[in-house]
This record gives sequence, structure tokens and C-alpha cells, in this order.
Amino acid sequence: MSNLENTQAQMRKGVLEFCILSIISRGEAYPSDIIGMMKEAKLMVVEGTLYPLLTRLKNQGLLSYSWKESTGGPPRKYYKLTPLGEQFLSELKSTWNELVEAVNQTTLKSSNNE
Amino acid sequence: MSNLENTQAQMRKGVLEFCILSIISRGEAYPSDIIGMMKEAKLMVVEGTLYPLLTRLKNQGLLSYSWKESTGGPPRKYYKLTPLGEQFLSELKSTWNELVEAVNQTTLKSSNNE
DNA sequence: TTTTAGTACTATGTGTTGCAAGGTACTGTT
DNA sequence: AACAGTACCTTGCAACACATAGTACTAAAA
Repeated sequence: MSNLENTQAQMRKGVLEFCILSIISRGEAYPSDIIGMMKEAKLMVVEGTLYPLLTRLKNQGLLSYSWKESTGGPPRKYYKLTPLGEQFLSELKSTWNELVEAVNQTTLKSSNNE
Repeated sequence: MSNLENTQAQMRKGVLEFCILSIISRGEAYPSDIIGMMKEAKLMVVEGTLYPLLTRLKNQGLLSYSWKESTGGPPRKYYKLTPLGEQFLSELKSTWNELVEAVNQTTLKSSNNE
């Protein structure tokens, strides 16, 4: 893996949880579904990443799930945010905005300080 | 460490390299200096993080350094970007902009898809 | 001269976590 | 029965931030 790809991956990692919680907050979703939506937004996630992550979030009390039949194929695990999850997400939104602000401050400044 | 703090830390991680390269691109800087500038931008970094990171970037050919005397205290290691580092940074800028775009697409959308 | 404080750089060990790879199970079609 | 498609799950590895502890140099105080 090249340096660039690696650093790009690092950046993506940082916002994974935030994006996944956001997607779920838009309405119940099941893992394969989430992978599709993330891909659409150019944020690749793979199963080996997503499943453990969802389990972790569930164990932290941020998500809950319910099984639903699908038309053809095995049943699906639909996740939704718990109240705690909603609150957590809202805090992450602030964090994200502050981060964007901080990064801009750091990177947009040219050679003149202040 | 709480869930929130942990996730916030994850987000910060992802952009660390980008921010540090940006800071150095504004002009030669030495580690303690960089820590100060990051702190100013509300992006805490500590020595145990920064030093290994700088060494890694140097080994990747993105940074070079030169020792300079300081008035009082040990000499300082001033880092600057190599041409490769400049190019790398410019690619990270694109990556960052794309990431912001992607996160916005994922998180700003309300319950209506499309 | 010895001690102390301040600054600066370095090394080691640990915990978290993304990800590759491989596996299980259910459904409908050939 | 066999196959293909969909969906969920597990294990092992590697990267990396961070806490912690340590070394070294300078200058001022005792």
C-alpha cells in the first residue's frame, strides 16, 4: 500500500463511525445496505470492518437491531439508533464541525502567521 | 476513556498527518513549535505521537531536517518539506476536500433519499 | 561547583481498530 | 441435488496514537 493510499485510509477511518451512525439515523438499515450507501458516497467499507463496528456500537448502547424477513435470501438485521445513539450522533456532529474548522485553520493559512 | 472521547480521538488521528505537513509547509518548524501551533488550532498532539510521526514522514522522503542552535536549551531539529512532500501535501488537500464532500453527503441528507 | 529547572529529542509497551480472508446459513433456480 | 446469490460472522494481522519513562543540553540558583 502506498503512502498516499495509507494516509487517505487513515482519514477515512476517522469518520467511519460518524458516517455510519448518520446513515442509520436516516432510517433503519441493514449492513449490506449500509455498505452500498457508503460506496455511493465514495466511502468504501467492507464487511470485515462493518460487522465488528456495528456490534461494538450496539454493545455501547448506541444501536439496537431487529430481524426482518427478506424476499429471498436470509433474514436481515435492521439497525436503528437508540436515544443514547441519537445524542451521541449529535455530539459527533459538533465534533466534526469543530474538526473541519480546525483543519481549515491549520491548512488554509498561508505563510503569514496571524 | 469515554466512547465520545475515543471517537473524537479517532477523527483527529485521521487528519494529523495532513495538518502537520501543512504546518511545516508554512515554513520550517521544530517539534515543540508544531505542538504549540496544533494546540492553537485545538488539535492536541503530544510528543509521543509527534516524534514517531515526523520520523516516519522523514523516512518516507516527505520531510528533511536540519539542526539549528537555540538560545538556551539543546539544539532544535527544524523540519521542512521535500519536493516529494510538497506533492504529497497537495494530494492530501484533494483527499481532504473529497472527504468533507463525502461526509457532508452522508450526514447532511435528511430522511429523504435523493 | 553542584543542583535545579526548563527545553528538546528519543524509545518502549499497550490498546484500539480497520481490514483481508475464510466460514456458515438461508432461499430460489436449474 | 447442485448451484448461485444474498447476508451475517469470526479470526488473525498490522498500523498507529498515546502514555510513560528516559537522555541530553543550557542557564541560573545555591
